[in-house]
Order: sequence, then structure tokens, then C-alpha cells
Amino acid sequence: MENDPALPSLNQEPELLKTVLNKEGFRFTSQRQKILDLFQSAALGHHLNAEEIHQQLLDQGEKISFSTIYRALHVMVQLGLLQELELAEGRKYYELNTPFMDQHHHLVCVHCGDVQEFEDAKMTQVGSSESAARGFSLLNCQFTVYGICPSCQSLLG
Amino acid sequence: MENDPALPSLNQEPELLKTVLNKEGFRFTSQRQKILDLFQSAALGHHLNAEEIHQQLLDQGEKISFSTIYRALHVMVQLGLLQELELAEGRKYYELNTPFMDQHHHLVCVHCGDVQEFEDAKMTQVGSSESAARGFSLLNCQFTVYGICPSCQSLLG
DNA sequence: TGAATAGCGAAAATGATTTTCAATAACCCT
DNA sequence: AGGGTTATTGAAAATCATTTTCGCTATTCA
Ligand SMILES: [Mn+2]
Ligand SMILES: [Mn+2]
Ligand SMILES: [Zn+2]
Ligand SMILES: [Zn+2]
Repeated sequence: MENDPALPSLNQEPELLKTVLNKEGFRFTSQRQKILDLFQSAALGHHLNAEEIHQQLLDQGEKISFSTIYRALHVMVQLGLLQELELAEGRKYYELNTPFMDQHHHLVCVHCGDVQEFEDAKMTQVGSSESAARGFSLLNCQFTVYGICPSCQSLLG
Repeated sequence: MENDPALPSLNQEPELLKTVLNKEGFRFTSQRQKILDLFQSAALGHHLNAEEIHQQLLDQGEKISFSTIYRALHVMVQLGLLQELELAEGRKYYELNTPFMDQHHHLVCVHCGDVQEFEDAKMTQVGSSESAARGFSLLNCQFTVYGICPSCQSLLG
């Protein structure tokens, strides 16, 4: 499937982050690039929170403050580069944003925190039609299924 | 549609809260009853957070501490009497739990915070089949649609 | 009714996120 | 390229919802 041309695809163009930032009056900084790089090199289906971003940058020898991380996350969500997720438990997670029609959803084990992703076009349809029916302009949909994963089930008896 | 017999229906029996609590080793207290009463008398489609519960009880002349409110909410979620929602913005909301097949979902205006409810059997179906396909035991599904409501759209131009 | 202890309130603690502020660096304009 | 403007940074303090602690009270049950 083609990319949505309205969404910047940063995977190819190394200079695109600067373009996207400057277009909205933000400045390009090495910190923002490094954070975005983490998301681009993260395993598919891996979600990052501020703590993990901080730690991963430390591990690769980069020092960065939490305030900068939080500020960068907000800017990138605002620009549509990242998506903020409320997977569970008091912290927010982030992932690369995907075009609306390709949005995926999450199945979370409430015991071990394991997260699995799945796609289903029905979600997008229901989200679109419900928001249209009430005159809402749709921003995004999150479908989160909570349960207990197979290995936790066997542990718990 | 019938109530799920596995879920206690507290709307009728004034003494049922005590029964449900004691069955799991919890004690009945007037504070817990008052909190549950608030939910039972709340307008349909209204979601309450700890702050609002505290204020509503103050308004009706009841003094109660936040620690008690938070503890009661946790117990009632554990007992399946309440459902915890991550509608948005750093605080948790609660509502009376409904049988799984009747679960509803939420459309949230990210600008003014207005929340509308809707039902769609497709959600439950997708949640069930996805969790079954991966061997998860299903606890619950939350579908949250974010957008901008009609009146905020006109305000924002 | 009385012993055992779950639950209460008040205050302190926690922990993720946000804000403040002085120093720095990106951007724009010559 | 150099320089002024100001967005961004880092460190530390502040915020704020929620949780924990602890001495006292009230519920349960024999
Ligand atoms: Mn994901
Ligand atoms: Mn609801
Ligand atoms: Zn698990
Ligand atoms: Zn609105």
C-alpha cells in the first residue's frame, strides 16, 4: 500500500526532519534527530516511553535531559510524526505515526505488560462513521484490548 | 437484554454492596456505599474522577479523604462493579461496569473534553477474536476515538 | 459482646511530567 | 561568513494525581 502523501515519510530523506520542523516554526536540533532515530531503528511493534528513550541514548553515549525528551515528544506528536499511546499504567508510550488507514491496535497483557499489535479495518470504519455521525472531525482511534497472555495464564494456574 | 448473572446488579438490592464486598473478604463501609451511590445517581454517560467524587460528596455534606476514595475505586474495579477509563489527560475516570456484551465506547473532543458514548458489536467481536487468536484471556476492550466536536470546530474556525 | 483486623483520615511520599531560568545554538538577514 | 534574535537546552525546582504510612476507629464474626 502507498504511503499517505500528507504524512511525511522520514525513513528515506535524512534531511526531512529539519524541513518538517522548520515549516512549523520549530528548529532542527541534534536531540530531536537522535530521538526520532531511536524510533526509526526500534523493532517493529516496540513502543517507547521517556524513560526508555533516556536510557537508550545514555547507552549509546548521548547525554540528554528528560525535559528535552518530553518537549521533543510533544513537538513530534504535534507534527504528526509520532503517535501517543495510553497502553497502561501511568506512563505514556510513543511510536512512529502511520497513515490513518493503516492504523493498528493493541492487545495488552495486564499481568506482564506484553503488547501485541493487530490491524482490522473495521476499527477505522467504526471510528469514521461514529465521528461523522456526530459531526466530529476525526483525529485518531485507539482500540486497546486488555487480557492475560498465554504464558501468564499458565503461571497463574 | 438480560443482565449477565455473573455481574452483580446493584441498582435494586440496597444490601447487595455488602454481600459483594464480604464475599471477597472486604468490609462494607458507609464511604464505599456513598461512592457507589454517586455512580448510580450520575447521569447516563457521565464519567467521574476522584476529584469530582470528592467534590460531590463535599457538596452533599459528606467529608471523605482522597485516600479513601482511591482505595474504594480500586476495590470496586477489582469486584467488577466499576470500570476504569483512560479517556485522556492524566487522570482516570470511572463508570458503572456493564456486562461485556453491552460494552460501549467513547468519542472524545480533545479540545473541550466532551465525551460521547456509542455501542457497536463489531468492537466486541474484534476484541474477542483477536484475543482468542493469540491465546489471551480477554478482560476488556476500550475503543476511544479522538476528534474535535462540532462546537469546537466552529470556535476554532 | 469482644478480639482481631480491615478501613479510615491526615499528612508525607512518590513518580511521571512540566516549568523555570540562565546559557547555548539554530535560523534568518545582511 | 558574521551577528542579532529567539527557540531550545539542561539542571533544578515545581506540579499534580495517586499511593503509602501510621495511629485510630469501626466492621466482622465467633
Ligand atoms: Mn503499536
Ligand atoms: Mn462510558
Ligand atoms: Zn503476560
Ligand atoms: Zn469540543
